[in-house]
Amino acid sequence: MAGVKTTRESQAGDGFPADGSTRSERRAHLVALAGELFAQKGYRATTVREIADAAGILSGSLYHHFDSKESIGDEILSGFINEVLADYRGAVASAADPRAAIEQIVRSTSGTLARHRAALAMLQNDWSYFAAQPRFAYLPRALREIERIWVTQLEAGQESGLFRADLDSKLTYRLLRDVLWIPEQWRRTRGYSTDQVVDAFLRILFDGIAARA
Amino acid sequence: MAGVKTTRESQAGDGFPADGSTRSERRAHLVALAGELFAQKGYRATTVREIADAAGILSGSLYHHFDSKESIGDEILSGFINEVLADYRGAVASAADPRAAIEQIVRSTSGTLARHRAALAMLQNDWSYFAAQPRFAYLPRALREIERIWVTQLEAGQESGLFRADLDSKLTYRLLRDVLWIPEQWRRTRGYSTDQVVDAFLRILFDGIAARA
Amino acid sequence: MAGVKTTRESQAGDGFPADGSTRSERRAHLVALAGELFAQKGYRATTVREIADAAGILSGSLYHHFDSKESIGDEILSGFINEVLADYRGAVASAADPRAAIEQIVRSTSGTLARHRAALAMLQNDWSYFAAQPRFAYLPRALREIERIWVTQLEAGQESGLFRADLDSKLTYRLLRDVLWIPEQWRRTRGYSTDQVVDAFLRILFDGIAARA
Amino acid sequence: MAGVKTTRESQAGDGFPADGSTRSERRAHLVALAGELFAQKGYRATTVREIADAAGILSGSLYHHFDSKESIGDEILSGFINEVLADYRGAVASAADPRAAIEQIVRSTSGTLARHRAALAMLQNDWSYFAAQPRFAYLPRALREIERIWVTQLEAGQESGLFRADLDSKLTYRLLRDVLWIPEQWRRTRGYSTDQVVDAFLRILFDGIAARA
DNA sequence: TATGAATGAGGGTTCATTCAT
DNA sequence: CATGAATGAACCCTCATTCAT
Repeated sequence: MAGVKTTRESQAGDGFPADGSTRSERRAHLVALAGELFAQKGYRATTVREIADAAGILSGSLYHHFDSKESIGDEILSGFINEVLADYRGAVASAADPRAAIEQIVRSTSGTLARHRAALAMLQNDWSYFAAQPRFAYLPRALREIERIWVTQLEAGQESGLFRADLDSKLTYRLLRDVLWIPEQWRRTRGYSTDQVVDAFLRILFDGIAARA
Repeated sequence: MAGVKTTRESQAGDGFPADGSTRSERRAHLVALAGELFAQKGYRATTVREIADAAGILSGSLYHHFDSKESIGDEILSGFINEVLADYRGAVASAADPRAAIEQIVRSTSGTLARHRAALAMLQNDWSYFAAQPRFAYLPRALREIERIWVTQLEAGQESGLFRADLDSKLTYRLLRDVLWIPEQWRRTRGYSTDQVVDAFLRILFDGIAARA
Repeated sequence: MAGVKTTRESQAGDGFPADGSTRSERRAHLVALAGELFAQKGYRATTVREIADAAGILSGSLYHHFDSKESIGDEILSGFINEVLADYRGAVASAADPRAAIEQIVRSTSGTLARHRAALAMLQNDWSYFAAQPRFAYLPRALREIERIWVTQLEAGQESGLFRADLDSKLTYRLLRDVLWIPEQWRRTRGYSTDQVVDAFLRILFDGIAARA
Repeated sequence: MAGVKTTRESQAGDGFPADGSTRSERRAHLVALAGELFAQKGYRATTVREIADAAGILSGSLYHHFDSKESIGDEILSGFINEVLADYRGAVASAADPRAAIEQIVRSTSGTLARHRAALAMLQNDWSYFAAQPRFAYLPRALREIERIWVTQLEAGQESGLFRADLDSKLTYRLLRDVLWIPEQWRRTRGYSTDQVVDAFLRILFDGIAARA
């Protein structure tokens, strides 16, 4: 998916020591640098020159590592999306009931989100761009699957009496997903641990902010 | 704030009927067109040539109406922000208690948001750009005021026993504002009236999604 | 020469009162305004919009008075050049000897220059532009005549023993003409009357700055 | 001063022979080309495309070497101005008396002027532009220093009896500087050696054109 | 691997000019 | 006469990308 430039790494019998380091380490470093910049300034607003500057090389030299700027974006985004989908599928597969599934989704996703801040920021800042690009067609697809999972769980929870029946499941999903994905909070909310944030979110989600009568 | 090109419209005693039509109507039309494009593709990704094309004129002709692309953006954004701030201040001034204030904020804001979909989308898509631009320094300022209002209301509500005391006000605010501002839902959520959406949101906000014991 | 827009002024029997005022006065006013701006910022650097602004009308309205920006420039420049040529020819025709001719040239030219500051500044600031433009081909031509007159007078003065014989006439001319035409001095030299400036120049010219042995 | 693009040329220990060639030679070549065009057509009237065309590259490629058109202008102008100021200061420092100082200024400046024809032409053609631009604020400053030096020397010469006491020093300066700086003569005066021109100028300057009684 | 020069398409903007009203 | 909307060509500059060295 990520359009990596032909990496001969650990190809059998090619005479290279499969130390698995230099080449891919350098790559990973560059991707991380790029991701940081993408997150800060947006994918489109970040120039390859800026990425190269951050790496201490010239912009042309980046093309020894990547086909294109798109490739770097793809690498960051597809890695993230795959992990999120795995989270969701895993949560649904292992949870005892819809409430447990949702709680598990939120908890596991929160960690994934934290590990992929850059991807999240990129999606938020430049979604319209990625959504229109053929190469990133997997993004809207993934989002549709995520919606399907949420709605399924919400409706199952309503049927089994776990959730209030007066909530529209699609509407509820939209609200929840959006909240969950807002990247700013996961970064800027200094002074709060991830667990604190997740707990706060779950409390509001399940119980609302109103004091009980 | 919006850097409008000096329009002598309805200058006293100039012999023109102040029918307030042609000139400002054309302007408004162009702003609306631009806003639509900005919302769809992002502010940065939209070229002035695209705006001009949509209006059926040449790109240079836009500069008869506006100083710059930035001016168009400013016009859209400042109009929105001012209305939102008015909503917030009005809600706080007129509400009987914090819960009423928040409900009033959500209800009035929802209409404002719907009327300013473009501005909302722009802020979401290109926040990092606007936030860094001197001309748009009023945006971060406005956001800080909005946060102050939410937090103040939330904490007042907690002290008076209206809201659960175990919620962190800043964290709660971040979650709520982000949900409230997600522009997609206000546009794409076809088949739901604005009131339905607002009600759904308020229900989740105050009561959560869990069924009551 | 000046490419004036068909002015019906005082055309016999056209039914217009030949009051010789409104129309041509307005024109002259506009030309003066434009000249002022041309002198301040250069011909090329001055936009027709700026001229129109100074006149309190819109840029398009200027075209009711002039064919083009070039026409305005032409009007200013040709008026100046014609007067200068007349000065030179008159001085040569009426002077008793070359020294008198040159003194007369300097004295009369100084007044003409003062009255046409704008033209002078335009020539200085944008000579390369005008010189390359077919419409202004009369400018290089005029300059060539001016050089011919100077050189003729200088050489006549040398032959008759009035001027030092060891000076190269062409070289001397170049130096003198350039000094004489520098427009800045005629404007910025506050605190000095025109006569003072002219006298100072003539003294240096004829006697140099060295004290006599 | 010249806003050169960061060149790592001859960085210690980078393994490159500091032959100081390719990179800076290309730059210098481009600057020279641009200067030639600026001198011929004026700075403003010269487009970056024309410069690029003259260099046989595309306009965008110029930006590999320079930040902006302004940077090229700055490089040409500041190099010139610095050399001129050095000339003036050196002449004053080393000369025995004011007459020697002025002679030395004229002689050394003439060479500098010849080497910087482009800069001189630019200043003449587009002074009003440069003078108004913040980046070129050093130009008016330099001119003020030059005036100060001239006036100081002229007045000192008058007090010591070397120069005629009846000349106004400021007025004399204006005349002299302008003559000295007229670029046309240094270029168009074919058939004369620089020394010839300088000598002619000094002779007129010190002794005038009138034959001695 | 990296450099550095160059490409080429496109970006926002300016401005003299035209013309229906 | 003046307006004001529009033209169209040109301007300076940006940036992802290529490629010989």
